[in-house]
Amino acid sequence: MDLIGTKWKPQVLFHLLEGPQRSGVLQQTMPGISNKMFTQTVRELEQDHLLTRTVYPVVPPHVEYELTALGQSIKLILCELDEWGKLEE
Amino acid sequence: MDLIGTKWKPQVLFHLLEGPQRSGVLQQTMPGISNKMFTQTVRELEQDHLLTRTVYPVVPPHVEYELTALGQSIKLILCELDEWGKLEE
DNA sequence: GCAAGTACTTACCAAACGGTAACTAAGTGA
DNA sequence: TCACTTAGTTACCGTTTGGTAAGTACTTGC
Repeated sequence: MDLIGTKWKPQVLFHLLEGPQRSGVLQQTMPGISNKMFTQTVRELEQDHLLTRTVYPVVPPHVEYELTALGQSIKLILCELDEWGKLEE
Repeated sequence: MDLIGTKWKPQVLFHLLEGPQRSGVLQQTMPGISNKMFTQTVRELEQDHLLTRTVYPVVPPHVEYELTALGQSIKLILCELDEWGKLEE
Protein backbone atom coordinates (compact mmCIF):
# COMPACT_ATOMS: atom_id res chain seq x y z
CA MET A 1 0.00 0.00 0.00
CA ASP A 2 1.81 3.06 -1.15
CA LEU A 3 0.08 5.85 0.64
CA ILE A 4 2.81 8.11 -0.42
CA GLY A 5 3.59 7.82 -4.06
CA THR A 6 0.07 8.85 -4.92
CA LYS A 7 -1.19 12.32 -5.56
CA TRP A 8 -4.68 12.16 -4.12
CA LYS A 9 -4.83 9.60 -1.33
CA PRO A 10 -3.31 11.85 1.33
CA GLN A 11 -5.60 14.69 0.38
CA VAL A 12 -8.72 12.57 0.64
CA LEU A 13 -7.66 11.31 4.04
CA PHE A 14 -6.80 14.79 5.20
CA HIS A 15 -10.22 16.13 4.32
CA LEU A 16 -11.87 13.26 6.17
CA LEU A 17 -10.04 14.01 9.40
CA GLU A 18 -12.77 16.40 10.43
CA GLY A 19 -15.42 13.74 10.12
CA PRO A 20 -17.52 11.80 7.62
CA GLN A 21 -18.36 13.49 4.37
CA ARG A 22 -20.71 12.63 1.61
CA SER A 23 -19.27 11.91 -1.76
CA GLY A 24 -20.07 15.07 -3.67
CA VAL A 25 -18.98 17.38 -0.86
CA LEU A 26 -15.70 15.58 -0.40
CA GLN A 27 -14.96 15.75 -4.07
CA GLN A 28 -15.60 19.48 -4.18
CA THR A 29 -13.05 20.10 -1.45
CA MET A 30 -10.40 18.93 -3.90
CA PRO A 31 -10.34 21.21 -6.89
CA GLY A 32 -8.57 19.66 -9.84
CA ILE A 33 -9.51 16.07 -9.19
CA SER A 34 -11.53 14.47 -11.93
CA ASN A 35 -14.54 12.32 -11.37
CA LYS A 36 -12.64 9.27 -12.47
CA MET A 37 -9.69 9.86 -10.19
CA PHE A 38 -11.92 10.54 -7.24
CA THR A 39 -13.82 7.26 -7.39
CA GLN A 40 -10.65 5.39 -8.15
CA THR A 41 -8.89 6.90 -5.16
CA VAL A 42 -11.64 6.24 -2.63
CA ARG A 43 -12.04 2.70 -3.91
CA GLU A 44 -8.39 2.02 -3.28
CA LEU A 45 -8.50 3.61 0.13
CA GLU A 46 -11.43 1.38 0.94
CA GLN A 47 -9.45 -1.66 -0.12
CA ASP A 48 -6.62 -0.41 2.05
CA HIS A 49 -9.05 -0.35 4.99
CA LEU A 50 -8.33 3.31 5.56
CA LEU A 51 -11.90 4.44 5.06
CA THR A 52 -15.38 2.99 4.92
CA ARG A 53 -17.97 3.62 2.26
CA THR A 54 -21.57 3.74 3.40
CA VAL A 55 -24.36 3.70 0.87
CA TYR A 56 -27.79 4.89 1.98
CA PRO A 57 -30.46 3.23 -0.18
CA VAL A 58 -32.26 6.40 -1.11
CA VAL A 59 -32.88 8.28 -4.30
CA PRO A 60 -31.01 10.27 -5.31
CA PRO A 61 -28.03 8.27 -4.00
CA HIS A 62 -26.36 9.24 -0.77
CA VAL A 63 -22.87 7.91 -0.06
CA GLU A 64 -20.68 8.77 2.89
CA TYR A 65 -17.00 8.22 3.45
CA GLU A 66 -15.48 7.94 6.89
CA LEU A 67 -12.03 7.14 8.20
CA THR A 68 -11.50 3.79 9.87
CA ALA A 69 -9.47 3.48 13.05
CA LEU A 70 -6.53 2.69 10.83
CA GLY A 71 -7.21 5.80 8.84
CA GLN A 72 -7.31 7.83 12.02
CA SER A 73 -3.92 6.50 12.97
CA ILE A 74 -2.18 8.63 10.38
CA LYS A 75 -3.77 11.82 11.57
CA LEU A 76 -0.54 13.05 13.08
CA ILE A 77 1.43 12.45 9.94
CA LEU A 78 -1.13 14.14 7.75
CA CYS A 79 -1.23 17.19 9.98
CA GLU A 80 2.53 17.45 10.02
CA LEU A 81 2.68 17.11 6.28
CA ASP A 82 0.14 19.88 6.04
CA GLU A 83 2.14 22.09 8.41
CA TRP A 84 5.34 21.41 6.54
CA GLY A 85 3.70 22.08 3.21
CA LYS A 86 2.68 25.52 4.42
CA LEU A 87 6.27 26.41 5.27
CA GLU A 88 7.35 25.81 1.70
CA GLU A 89 5.05 28.22 -0.07
CA MET B 1 6.89 20.64 -4.68
CA ASP B 2 5.03 17.42 -4.23
CA LEU B 3 7.19 15.48 -1.87
CA ILE B 4 4.46 12.99 -1.47
CA GLY B 5 3.00 11.95 -4.76
CA THR B 6 6.36 10.60 -5.81
CA LYS B 7 7.66 7.13 -5.33
CA TRP B 8 11.34 7.72 -4.67
CA LYS B 9 11.84 11.13 -3.12
CA PRO B 10 10.87 10.11 0.40
CA GLN B 11 13.09 7.07 0.21
CA VAL B 12 16.12 9.05 -0.87
CA LEU B 13 15.59 11.52 1.94
CA PHE B 14 15.08 8.77 4.44
CA HIS B 15 18.35 7.11 3.56
CA LEU B 16 20.17 10.41 3.89
CA LEU B 17 18.93 10.98 7.42
CA GLU B 18 21.90 9.10 8.79
CA GLY B 19 24.35 11.37 7.05
CA PRO B 20 25.92 12.17 3.69
CA GLN B 21 26.27 9.37 1.22
CA ARG B 22 28.10 9.05 -2.02
CA SER B 23 26.10 8.46 -5.13
CA GLY B 24 26.68 4.80 -5.78
CA VAL B 25 26.17 3.75 -2.18
CA LEU B 26 22.95 5.69 -1.88
CA GLN B 27 21.62 4.15 -5.03
CA GLN B 28 22.38 0.66 -3.85
CA THR B 29 20.35 1.18 -0.70
CA MET B 30 17.30 1.41 -2.91
CA PRO B 31 16.83 -1.84 -4.78
CA GLY B 32 14.54 -1.46 -7.74
CA ILE B 33 15.41 2.07 -8.67
CA SER B 34 16.89 2.48 -12.11
CA ASN B 35 19.85 4.63 -12.90
CA LYS B 36 17.66 7.07 -14.73
CA MET B 37 15.15 7.43 -11.93
CA PHE B 38 17.86 7.86 -9.35
CA THR B 39 19.59 10.77 -11.04
CA GLN B 40 16.27 12.32 -11.91
CA THR B 41 15.10 12.09 -8.31
CA VAL B 42 18.19 13.58 -6.72
CA ARG B 43 18.23 16.36 -9.30
CA GLU B 44 14.72 17.32 -8.36
CA LEU B 45 15.47 17.14 -4.66
CA GLU B 46 18.39 19.44 -5.27
CA GLN B 47 16.13 21.90 -7.05
CA ASP B 48 13.74 21.62 -4.12
CA HIS B 49 16.64 22.62 -1.84
CA LEU B 50 16.19 19.48 0.19
CA LEU B 51 19.67 18.17 -0.46
CA THR B 52 23.00 19.36 -1.73
CA ARG B 53 25.15 17.70 -4.36
CA THR B 54 28.90 17.94 -3.89
CA VAL B 55 31.21 16.93 -6.69
CA TYR B 56 34.82 16.17 -5.82
CA PRO B 57 37.03 16.76 -8.87
CA VAL B 58 38.76 13.42 -8.81
CA VAL B 59 38.90 10.46 -11.10
CA PRO B 60 36.94 8.28 -10.96
CA PRO B 61 34.17 10.72 -10.04
CA HIS B 62 33.12 11.12 -6.43
CA VAL B 63 29.76 12.72 -5.70
CA GLU B 64 28.14 13.09 -2.30
CA TYR B 65 24.58 13.92 -1.37
CA GLU B 66 23.64 15.52 1.91
CA LEU B 67 20.44 16.83 3.40
CA THR B 68 20.05 20.57 3.75
CA ALA B 69 18.55 22.11 6.87
CA LEU B 70 15.27 22.10 5.06
CA GLY B 71 15.74 18.44 4.30
CA GLN B 72 16.45 17.75 7.95
CA SER B 73 13.21 19.47 8.88
CA ILE B 74 11.15 16.56 7.62
CA LYS B 75 13.03 14.00 9.63
CA LEU B 76 10.15 13.53 12.03
CA ILE B 77 7.66 12.96 9.26
CA LEU B 78 9.88 10.49 7.48
CA CYS B 79 10.45 8.49 10.63
CA GLU B 80 6.76 8.41 11.42
CA LEU B 81 5.97 7.29 7.91
CA ASP B 82 8.52 4.57 8.30
CA GLU B 83 7.03 3.46 11.61
CA TRP B 84 3.53 3.50 10.23
CA GLY B 85 4.60 1.58 7.15
CA LYS B 86 5.93 -1.20 9.36
CA LEU B 87 2.58 -1.56 11.10
CA GLU B 88 0.86 -2.31 7.83
CA GLU B 89 2.88 -5.28 6.74
C1' DG C 1 -44.28 11.26 -18.44
C1' DC C 2 -40.34 13.90 -17.87
C1' DA C 3 -36.64 16.42 -15.84
C1' DA C 4 -33.92 16.73 -11.62
C1' DG C 5 -30.64 14.95 -8.65
C1' DT C 6 -26.43 12.04 -6.97
C1' DA C 7 -22.99 8.73 -7.58
C1' DC C 8 -20.85 6.35 -10.32
C1' DT C 9 -18.83 3.59 -14.80
C1' DT C 10 -16.93 3.09 -19.30
C1' DA C 11 -14.57 3.87 -23.85
C1' DC C 12 -11.44 6.46 -26.03
C1' DC C 13 -7.41 8.96 -26.47
C1' DA C 14 -3.21 11.83 -25.42
C1' DA C 15 0.45 12.59 -22.26
C1' DA C 16 3.63 11.24 -18.85
C1' DC C 17 6.34 7.77 -16.72
C1' DG C 18 9.95 4.75 -16.48
C1' DG C 19 13.10 0.84 -18.01
C1' DT C 20 16.97 -0.73 -21.01
C1' DA C 21 21.07 -0.25 -23.08
C1' DA C 22 24.53 2.25 -25.19
C1' DC C 23 27.44 6.11 -24.69
C1' DT C 24 30.50 10.06 -22.50
C1' DA C 25 34.18 11.67 -19.42
C1' DA C 26 39.00 11.42 -17.63
C1' DG C 27 42.85 10.06 -14.60
C1' DT C 28 45.24 5.72 -12.83
C1' DG C 29 47.76 1.62 -13.00
C1' DA C 30 49.33 -2.56 -15.51
C1' DT D 1 48.17 1.67 -24.94
C1' DC D 2 44.24 0.05 -22.83
C1' DA D 3 41.08 -1.53 -19.52
C1' DC D 4 39.07 0.08 -15.12
C1' DT D 5 36.40 3.05 -12.36
C1' DT D 6 32.24 6.12 -11.02
C1' DA D 7 28.63 9.18 -12.29
C1' DG D 8 25.73 10.58 -15.46
C1' DT D 9 23.13 11.37 -20.09
C1' DT D 10 20.43 10.10 -23.99
C1' DA D 11 17.34 7.78 -27.40
C1' DC D 12 14.00 4.56 -27.90
C1' DC D 13 9.90 2.43 -26.80
C1' DG D 14 6.31 0.04 -24.14
C1' DT D 15 3.26 0.76 -20.15
C1' DT D 16 0.64 3.33 -17.18
C1' DT D 17 -1.81 7.30 -15.98
C1' DG D 18 -5.39 10.36 -16.24
C1' DG D 19 -8.77 13.54 -18.54
C1' DT D 20 -13.16 14.06 -21.25
C1' DA D 21 -17.51 13.05 -22.30
C1' DA D 22 -21.25 10.13 -22.59
C1' DG D 23 -24.07 6.80 -20.46
C1' DT D 24 -26.51 4.08 -16.28
C1' DA D 25 -29.54 3.85 -12.38
C1' DC D 26 -33.79 5.05 -9.92
C1' DT D 27 -37.21 7.66 -7.27
C1' DT D 28 -39.50 12.10 -6.29
C1' DG D 29 -41.99 16.16 -7.62
C1' DC D 30 -44.05 18.95 -11.19
